Amino acid sequence: MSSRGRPVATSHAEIERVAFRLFAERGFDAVTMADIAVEVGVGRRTLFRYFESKNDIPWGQFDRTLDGFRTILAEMPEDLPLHEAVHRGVRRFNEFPADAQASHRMRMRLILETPTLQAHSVLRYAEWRAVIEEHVAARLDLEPGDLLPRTVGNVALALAISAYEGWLADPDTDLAALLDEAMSGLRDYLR
Amino acid sequence: MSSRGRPVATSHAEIERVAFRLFAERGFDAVTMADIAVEVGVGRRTLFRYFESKNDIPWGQFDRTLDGFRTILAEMPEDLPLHEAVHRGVRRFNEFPADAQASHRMRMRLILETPTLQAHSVLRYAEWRAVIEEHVAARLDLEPGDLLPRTVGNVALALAISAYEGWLADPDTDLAALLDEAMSGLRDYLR
DNA sequence: ACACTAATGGCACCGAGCGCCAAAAAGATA
DNA sequence: TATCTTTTTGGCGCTCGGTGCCATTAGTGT
Repeated sequence: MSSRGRPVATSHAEIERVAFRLFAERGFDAVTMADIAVEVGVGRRTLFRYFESKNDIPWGQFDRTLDGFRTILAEMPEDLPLHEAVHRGVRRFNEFPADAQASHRMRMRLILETPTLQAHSVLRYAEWRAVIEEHVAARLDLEPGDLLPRTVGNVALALAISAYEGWLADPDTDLAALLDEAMSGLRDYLR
Repeated sequence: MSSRGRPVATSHAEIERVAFRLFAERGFDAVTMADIAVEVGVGRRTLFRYFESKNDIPWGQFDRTLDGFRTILAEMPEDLPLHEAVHRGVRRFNEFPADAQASHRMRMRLILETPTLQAHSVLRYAEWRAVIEEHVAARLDLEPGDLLPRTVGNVALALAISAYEGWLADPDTDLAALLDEAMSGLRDYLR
């Protein structure tokens, strides 16, 4: 019932592993899809069936984590102030088990420090922001397209990126602490 | 002294005009650089000497406006609270004479609603954010790379984009008013 | 007329990405 | 065992953005 037809030749995970290795060795821009294909042992054409674009490889299965984010926000206590709920949600979303830290740092370094990827990532961020917008809109009885939900989504992303940049700059810092610091810095600044 | 050698065949302004017309007619992605070259009456190769990339055409001479932005911020009264100075600076930077509104709206619509350009624009935004970061760092006696200046830069951009999106959605609104509204919305939200 | 200079634009090339389609490799069926 | 069905693979050829190279062009200055 399940597996008919020709078996798959590779997997998202394998491609990701190989690609990350090559990116680390030569830099993102110097690695071609053909290079990756050879190294994986698969046709170039096939790579494009696993990842829409070369830029999407570093993002992996990001879209599937967004459902988790939605759940996190939905389960926040109702009596929490909205900004606190969103902030804690963002913090939770960016928690990773200790053994995943190293690879997560590598992935984020690639995404945040490669200009090509910085640009492409906006499209991914948009989906993440939409999750926040929808949550804020629902709690305030507004539409997701309204100014305030939009603003909150954009600002939440601004804080997250600021924290991530700090985290990448100094390996000894804690991402959650930086998120808190960015938030409290902003509040003081606006006072 | 001044003009030796073969005279130029076109100008940034002319290319921009032609390109915008074609973008409006067929959509950004459906217009190739070859199309623009033909319409301008110039070689394709020459286009790339005037604009680094197709994505840069809608941004025009943006980098040259950044000096103006720097000046605007530098000339803000010292006794103004920093967040107020930055906010007013952003508002001033986005003031356009009445007769330029229509074309500015068109440009921003292109930039903010075309996915390809949304992505590319991050790189332009980075230069804009850097102006704010430097100003904030200078006033607070910090480094531009420090968390707070970074955060302020990112948040200022977040507010500006939110306002622009609202402005594009409703042609009757005033951009300056939307910037104010986004800012006050954020302050209330964080309270 | 001749040298000099700077922009032009043609050519060939690379890499991402896509449509198309024949071939491969399995399970199902007889 | 042989054939049918299903699904993935991967090769081919194309478009388009972008770049390096270089001869050509169209001016200015002497």
